[in-house]
Amino acid sequence: MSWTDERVELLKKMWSEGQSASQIAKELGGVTRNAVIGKVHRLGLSNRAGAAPAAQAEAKPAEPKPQPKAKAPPKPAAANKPDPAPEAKPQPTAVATTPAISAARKAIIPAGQPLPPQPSTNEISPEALAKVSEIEKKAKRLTLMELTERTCKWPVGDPATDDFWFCGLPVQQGKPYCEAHVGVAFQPMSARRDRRR
DNA sequence: CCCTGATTCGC
DNA sequence: GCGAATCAGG
Repeated sequence: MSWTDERVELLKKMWSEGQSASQIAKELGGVTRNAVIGKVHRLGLSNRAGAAPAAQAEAKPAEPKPQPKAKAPPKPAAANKPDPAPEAKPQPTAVATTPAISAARKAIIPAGQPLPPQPSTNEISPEALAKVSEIEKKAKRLTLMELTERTCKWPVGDPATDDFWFCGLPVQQGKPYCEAHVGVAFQPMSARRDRRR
């Protein structure tokens, strides 16, 4: 495969959308993420500017490196380019607090009793609960068959009803759950003890 | 281990 | 120009 105009265009688009190099490579096909990264650099657009970071995009603090070699892209073509936004970081969305808790309880504590060993609500930190209810909106709602080794296996809802699904978000490395669900699934013994009774 | 982008360097 | 290998980091 070679870098046709089309492919380069798609690359540019996806890259500016915050897609990872591997995702782009997958989409393009016939290339590795290395190839994509290499191309990105050759195109001189390693600095992702102009688009809001999407989902799992890496947060690049952008080091203030006083590069002695300033890239002066002679672009006579277009009259003027409204140079990329000076990078305005949107706030990382403050985690909802108390009001979300009741909703969270409903979400993870169904009616039934013989459910998987989900921790009882009163043992989970409010922060973690809020986080869970927060991300469960974005859950991929996978079925049992759709689960893979890299999808969060946190069950939601009552298995006895059709309102049951698995989180399905990307798991935290090593763990069976996504970050938020790891937060309620794995707790330091000390924390449990302190909260107990 | 899974992933991310960055860099190097033979081709 | 290309991209595998490697590096550095999460």
